[in-house]
Amino acid sequence: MNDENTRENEGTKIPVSFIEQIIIDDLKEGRNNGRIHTRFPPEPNGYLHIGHAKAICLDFGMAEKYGGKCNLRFDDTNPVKEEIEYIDSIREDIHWLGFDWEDREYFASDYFGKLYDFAIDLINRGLAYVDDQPSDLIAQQKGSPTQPGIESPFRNRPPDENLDLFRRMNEGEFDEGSRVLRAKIDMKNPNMHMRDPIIYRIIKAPHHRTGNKWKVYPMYDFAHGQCDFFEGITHSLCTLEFEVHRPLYDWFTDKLMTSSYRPRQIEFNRLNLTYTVLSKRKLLELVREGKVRGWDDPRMPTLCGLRRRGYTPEAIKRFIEMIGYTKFEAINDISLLEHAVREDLNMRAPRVFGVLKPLKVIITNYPEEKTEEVTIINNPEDESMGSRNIPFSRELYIERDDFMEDPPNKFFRLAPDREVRLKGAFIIKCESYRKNETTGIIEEVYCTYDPDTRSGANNSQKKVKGTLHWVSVRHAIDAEVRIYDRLFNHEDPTGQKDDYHKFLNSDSLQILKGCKLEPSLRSARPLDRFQFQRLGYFCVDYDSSEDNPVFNQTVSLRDSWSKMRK
RNA sequence: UGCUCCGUGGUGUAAUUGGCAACACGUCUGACUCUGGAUCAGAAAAGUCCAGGUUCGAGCCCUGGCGGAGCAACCA
Repeated sequence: MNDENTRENEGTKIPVSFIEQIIIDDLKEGRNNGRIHTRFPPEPNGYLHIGHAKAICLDFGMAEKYGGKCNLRFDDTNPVKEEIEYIDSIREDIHWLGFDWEDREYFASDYFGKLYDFAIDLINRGLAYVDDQPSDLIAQQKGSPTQPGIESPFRNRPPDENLDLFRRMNEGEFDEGSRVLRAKIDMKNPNMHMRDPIIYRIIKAPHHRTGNKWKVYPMYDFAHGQCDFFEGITHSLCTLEFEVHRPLYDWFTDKLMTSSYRPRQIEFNRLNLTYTVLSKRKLLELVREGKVRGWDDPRMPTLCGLRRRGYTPEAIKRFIEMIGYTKFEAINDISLLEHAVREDLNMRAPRVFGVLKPLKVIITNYPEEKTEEVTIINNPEDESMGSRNIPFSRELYIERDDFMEDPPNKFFRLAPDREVRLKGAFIIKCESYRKNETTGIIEEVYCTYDPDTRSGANNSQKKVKGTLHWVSVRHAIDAEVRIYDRLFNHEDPTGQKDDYHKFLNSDSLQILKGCKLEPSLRSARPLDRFQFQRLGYFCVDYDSSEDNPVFNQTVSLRDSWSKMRK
C-alpha cells in the first residue's frame, strides 16, 4: 500500500512531500504531455550553502526520480551584483553533491533578446508602458499593503511613444534611474506585486556575459517565469517568499502561452538551522569582516565549508531527506545534521589513533630499544576495510584527559593503581607519576605492562573497564588539529532583537598544535576522512603538508562521559 | 488595519476515502563492547493553537477567533 506514497531508504520510510505528490498527480493527469522538467536557478553572487542543497536535491532529485531533466540556470539579470567568480564554485558544488545537468547549462542572459522582444510585444498590446518618474515617486504611488496605489501619469502613454522611449532607453540615451518599463496591470490590486511592477530598468554597468550590448535589464519577475517557459520547465520550485509573486508569474505566462504547455511555480519552506545563519548577505559579512577565514571556512554552512569540514555529500543528502519539504517555516536542529554525518562516517571512515593533548606514559618494564607491531582493525563496521600494523614501544602518548590523579568512581580510565587496556596492545597499570609542583601539571606517568595481555593472545581475557588510544612517542608524527564549535551560541541568532554579531561564539575555533598521530597518517591527503578513535571524525585540511599535517574535526563522537560529568 | 501562506511531543516530519496520532533527532534507563563509539532493548514526551458546528466517529470537513511568517528594492 505504501509503494506509491513512500519510498524506501535503508529500511526507513521517507514520506512523499506535498510537492512530490503534485508531481505524481500532474504526471498521472498527463499535464504538459506527462513531462517533468525542473531547473536550479542560482544567482551568481555568492557561494552555495546547505539551504541551496535542499533546493538542489529537490530540483535534480524529482527530475531524476520521475524520468525528467533538470537544467542549471544562472540567474544573472543584475550585472552590478553578480560576479563570474561564483559561477565555477556553483558548478563544482552541484557536481560534488552528485548531480549533473549534462549540456543544459543556461544563463538568464541567454534570453535577453527574447525577453526584450516580449517586452516590445507587451507594449504593442498596450500592456506595458515607460514611466518617467523617479523611483521614490513610483514607490510612493505603489501605496502600501493596506493602502491601494494610484496610477502613474504616464500609464496611458500611446504604444508608439512607449516603443520609441524603450528603444532609446536601451540605446543608452537616458540616465540610470530616469525611466523604467512597467507592466500595466492593476494599481489597486491587494497584491503589491501586481501594482504595475517594474519590468525593465536602465543599468549601464557591463554585464559579465553580454558586455555592453544592453542598457536595459529585466527584473527578476520579468525574467524567471519567462526563462522557465523558454526552457520548457514544467515545475518551477522555489522558496516560500515567492508565493506572492506567483500571480505575476502566471500573468506573464498567460501572455506568453501559445499552446497548453505551461510551467507551474510551487513554493516550499527554506532551510533554517539552529546556531547558524543562512543568508548570503550575512555569510558574506562574516567573510568580509574576517569573522571566519573565508567562504570555505569549516565553520561555514556553505557547501565548500562543509566539504572542507569533512562532511560527505551523502550525509547532506540524507539530512535533507530527513527534514522534508513543507510549507511550514521551521528551524531544524543542527544535531540532526551532525547525526547524519556520524551515521555516514561511522560506516566509511577508517579508525586511526591520534592523541590531541598528549601525556607521556613510560612502560617501565618494557625494553628500552624494543619496538613491536600490533594489528589494528581499520573499521569494525566494515570488515572489508582490513587492518594495519602500528608500532608499540616503551614510551607512549595517551590523552591527557585519560588520566586523573584522584578520579571519581565512574572514571574508567588511567589513575594511580588502576589498570586499563591500550587498544590493540597490552593492559597497563599505573604505578606512579611525576607532577610539576609549581604548575600542578602532570608531566609523566609510569606504568607496568602485562606481556600476557597482548590483544588477540589466548590468555588476554583479563577484564578492564577502560580502553585507551595511544601513539608511540618514537614513531609519532606531529600535527595541527583544528577543533570547531558552532559559530553562534544562540539557537536563533538572527531572530533576536540584538544584532546577530552579538551571538558569535568566540570559541568556535580551537587550534591544537603538537598533536601526536600514528605514523600511517603521514600519507593522508586533503579531504581524506578518518575516525580518531574515541574522539571523533576528522579530515585533512587543504593547509596540510608533509611537514605540517593539519586536520579538521568534522564532528565529535557521542560522548556519554562528558555528558555524565555535567 | 489589506492580501497570501502556515499552526501535530523539546525539534523536524507522518497519519491513504474522516477510523486506536506514527517515524526520526534529542533526552533518560538498561544490555553488550578491546572506541564511555557503534549496536541492541526499553522509557518519558503531543491528544493535534482555541471555540463552536457537521458526523456513529474530526489532526483531517465547515464557521469564527488567536498566533506566526511573507509582501510596500529600478534585489533575487
